[in-house]
Amino acid sequence: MSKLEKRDEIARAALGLIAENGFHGAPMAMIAEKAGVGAGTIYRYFENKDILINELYRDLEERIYPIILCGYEQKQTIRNRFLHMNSAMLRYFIENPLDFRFLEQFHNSPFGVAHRRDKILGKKKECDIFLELFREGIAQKIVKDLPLVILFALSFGPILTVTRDHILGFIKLDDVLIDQTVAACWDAITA
Amino acid sequence: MSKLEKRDEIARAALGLIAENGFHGAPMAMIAEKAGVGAGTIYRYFENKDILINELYRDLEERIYPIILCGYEQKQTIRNRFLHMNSAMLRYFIENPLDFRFLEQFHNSPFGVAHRRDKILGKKKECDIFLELFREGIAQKIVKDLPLVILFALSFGPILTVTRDHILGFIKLDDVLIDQTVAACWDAITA
Amino acid sequence: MSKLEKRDEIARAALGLIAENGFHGAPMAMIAEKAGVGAGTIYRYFENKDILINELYRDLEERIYPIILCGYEQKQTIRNRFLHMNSAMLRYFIENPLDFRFLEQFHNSPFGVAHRRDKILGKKKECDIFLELFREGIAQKIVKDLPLVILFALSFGPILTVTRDHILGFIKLDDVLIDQTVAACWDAITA
Amino acid sequence: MSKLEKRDEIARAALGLIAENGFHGAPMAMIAEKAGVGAGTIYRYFENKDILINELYRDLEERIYPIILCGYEQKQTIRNRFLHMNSAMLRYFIENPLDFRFLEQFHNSPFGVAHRRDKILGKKKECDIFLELFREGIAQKIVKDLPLVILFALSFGPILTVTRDHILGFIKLDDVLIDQTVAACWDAITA
DNA sequence: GATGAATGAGCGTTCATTCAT
DNA sequence: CATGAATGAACGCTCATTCAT
Repeated sequence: MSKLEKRDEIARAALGLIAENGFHGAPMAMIAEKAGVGAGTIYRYFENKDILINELYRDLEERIYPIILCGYEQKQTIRNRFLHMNSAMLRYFIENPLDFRFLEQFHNSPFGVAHRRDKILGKKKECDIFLELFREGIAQKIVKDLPLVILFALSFGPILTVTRDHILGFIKLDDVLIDQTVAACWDAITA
Repeated sequence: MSKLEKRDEIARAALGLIAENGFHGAPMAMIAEKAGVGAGTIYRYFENKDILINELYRDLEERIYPIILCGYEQKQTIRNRFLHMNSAMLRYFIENPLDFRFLEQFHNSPFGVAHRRDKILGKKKECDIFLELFREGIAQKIVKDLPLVILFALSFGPILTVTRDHILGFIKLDDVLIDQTVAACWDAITA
Repeated sequence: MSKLEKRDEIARAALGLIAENGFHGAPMAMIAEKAGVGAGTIYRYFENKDILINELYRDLEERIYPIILCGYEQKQTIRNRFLHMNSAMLRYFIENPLDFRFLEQFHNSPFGVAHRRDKILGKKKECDIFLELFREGIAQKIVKDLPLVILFALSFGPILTVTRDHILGFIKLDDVLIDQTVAACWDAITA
Repeated sequence: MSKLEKRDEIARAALGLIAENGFHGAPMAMIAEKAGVGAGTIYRYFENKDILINELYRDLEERIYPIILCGYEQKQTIRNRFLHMNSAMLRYFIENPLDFRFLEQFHNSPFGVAHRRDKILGKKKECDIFLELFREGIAQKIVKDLPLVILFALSFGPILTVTRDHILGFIKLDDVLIDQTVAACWDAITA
């Protein structure tokens, strides 16, 4: 097993356990066991548990980003671009429930809060496309003139909730429902 | 101090500490100290920490319901009833950030998952009013004909996200923004 | 067993193990076992291992001081006072080898260095009597006019070395030898 | 790099780290890094850490002896020979604080105790010159008729203490102070 | 022979829970 | 009943040592 493969094995084990059991339901020893390595080995790849978690998040962002943007075309209408991105995100979450659950754990923790703060205040690049889309929409009087934070909430809040319900088995989302849900988000931010 | 008062003192202390520091930032000893009781005393009122947390959640639900429904009038239009309830909820969360933070901690934890799993089996009463409202709206072709779970997500998802942003200081919600946000949720489920 | 007795039990166990095996030869679990308490119990009496060690040292100082000063009479000649204190110290060390070995461990560690620095720079009270004695001796031209640090070294250095040799069994110190050794130290600091 | 050079590189790295940080402040991996070799390589030259430390000590003794004896002349008076050796030792320690610090670490540890225990059984040669000097002095009624162990303590105890104070910066030893200190040691063993 | 990734026992410390007072 | 001292399993993490390359 190569160095990179082992790092990934550990990361995968950690993400899975954290997604299923939360941060304190995933002791380092358990992660090690699931990854098939010794407890001390983790520390060759991740300085400590906090750093492991943060790197897990970064990896995840990097994995998700291209997937969501795949097929995104600047020349499309704002509406189509919005629908594309939002449904891509919803689909990704549904297909990768562990990733989704990890993100939820992450956001609901000191890690996530710190990260979010950086994101909003420091305007991290990954939001740019959404921000840009919203701004463009506002300028064209297509999107409601509300603070970006609220437009975000209207767009993603339902996605998160609906994904959670899907994962928990409260509903079975199919292509039609996904499209309808995303379209409803569009209705929320437009008039 | 009566038996009930002491129970409430403990519950209040626990909820506050958990809301602020998370479940593992709230050791039983700390809860006891904040509540002004001995560490062992907690166990006379709550069998163990898990049960304490679950009872905290139940208490909270029971506390919130009447507040949200206060002023709710069946004779109002569906739209007005929706706006009333949804903004009442948003206002409650904003005014009681500890309650909100606790709810988030709870939902994002094995407790929350177990709780939700129970909920799906025996549909709990607390949703009835919302369900009824949605059903009525669908029947009148005012609300989109979508699964109730999705209508829920479109209505509450943004409320949760926006409240978090408000509590974390990313946005300052005033009456106008609250109304606009809730109205946008209405747009999402109607169109 | 009273609270104080238990604290002392732990302190005694810790001092013994540290004296015999050094700081890292005395894990908290071993101290707990020797003291007949649970591992966690130690932390009710001592915030952490560092603090435990520092309190052990303080206790020891407080224990030794009155013993050495017992019978000390200001009206005696400088020589007699010196012989009194120095031989009292030597006798104490010989009779309490664990205390002596602990002190050696302590002084030869970051703890001890920090403590010593405070002592010399901040002129902690416990040295006052020796300092005073030396100053008085210098003023009366009885003691050599050397820096106090060196007078200290000439007085105590041999005591430490000789105690070590005694404890290790290289020599059996009796009253005569003790007196001769201490007298030799006096010769070193006078002419 | 030859086999011997590499061994020395490791030994030098180990001695420096142990002198500065103590035994547990000098992990094998850190020693390896400082020595510019792989962690496993150390074990080709030293069976384990204990043996490494003991060999470090032996090396040091062998290095110090000829230096201290350099310039030692049998035909000199006992006093001059004593002053020569004792001040040579003090000067060596001051000029090689790492060596001194290592020796202190060593003596104050299970290693040192074990080493001393061996020493008592088969009187090691390195003391012979001092022993001889003392015996000669006693025979000539110049040196006090005390056990050799005590004469040792009176001679070296102050040297060790004074060196520690110098290294820690509590005093700045110059040539004059060195001579005075060593002369005071002579006074201690003569009178 | 040299390497350094892997190991896992062992460390200091925390905290839910118990039970003698 | 209420208490809080005592417990010990479990945690995150370190590091001497091994061994496949």
